[in-house]
Amino acid sequence: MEIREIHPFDLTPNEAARLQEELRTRVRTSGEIGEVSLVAGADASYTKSSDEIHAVVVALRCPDLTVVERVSASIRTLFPYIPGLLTFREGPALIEAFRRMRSEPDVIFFDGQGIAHPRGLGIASHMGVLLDRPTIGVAKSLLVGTAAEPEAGRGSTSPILRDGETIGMAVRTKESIKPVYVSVGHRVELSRAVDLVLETARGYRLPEPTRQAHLYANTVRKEGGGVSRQTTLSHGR
DNA sequence: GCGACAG
DNA sequence: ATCTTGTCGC
Repeated sequence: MEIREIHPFDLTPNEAARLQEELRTRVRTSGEIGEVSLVAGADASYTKSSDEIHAVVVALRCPDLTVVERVSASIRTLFPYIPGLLTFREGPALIEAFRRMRSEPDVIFFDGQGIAHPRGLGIASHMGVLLDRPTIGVAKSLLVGTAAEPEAGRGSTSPILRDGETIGMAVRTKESIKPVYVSVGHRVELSRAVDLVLETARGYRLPEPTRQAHLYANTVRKEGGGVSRQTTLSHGR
């Protein structure tokens, strides 16, 4: 994918937070995405004993969700994990992975928050602005806001509230299993984001784009970051 | 000042 | 995120 825009990532935590305040004004929480024929999931994996981050992006065809492309990038990162500044740790590696991907997904799922973030710019929103693509944040826990427990059935939802505002939705993707927290990343509306998450969650708590990215990121890490690209046209292995 | 805190 | 074996529940 062509990266429409880039900015320095070697910033201090204070500078990073300032940049987020600046970029947040460019996030679009309404969408124009029509039919989705290609989705992608992005994630990163790393160990605490190394400063190497292995980022991956997996593209899946819709509606069958067959994996059609996998790319990875392993990069050294010194920025530590700081709640609210995740993008400054995983962003550089993710951007390189996207640069290596030939597919042009209609929407990209990220492991983390979209606008449900202290400064309204979680990793899904931040990357969405840089890539100028529709993105969705699918987090396994909340960073800000609160949400009532959704009903036990699959498909049940409950709004994530913050100061009376709905900033996302807790979504039960699997019966009686802890919900995932969905928030708009960029160029998509919340209702559509929730629909897409439910449409791509098949039998597991995490939707396939995110789940496949998780699996591949772990594979790349365990293999030391050797493979950089892998394209499969009709199989998903 | 204290506790919370995506991955 | 990662470190880790078995184990309780659908």
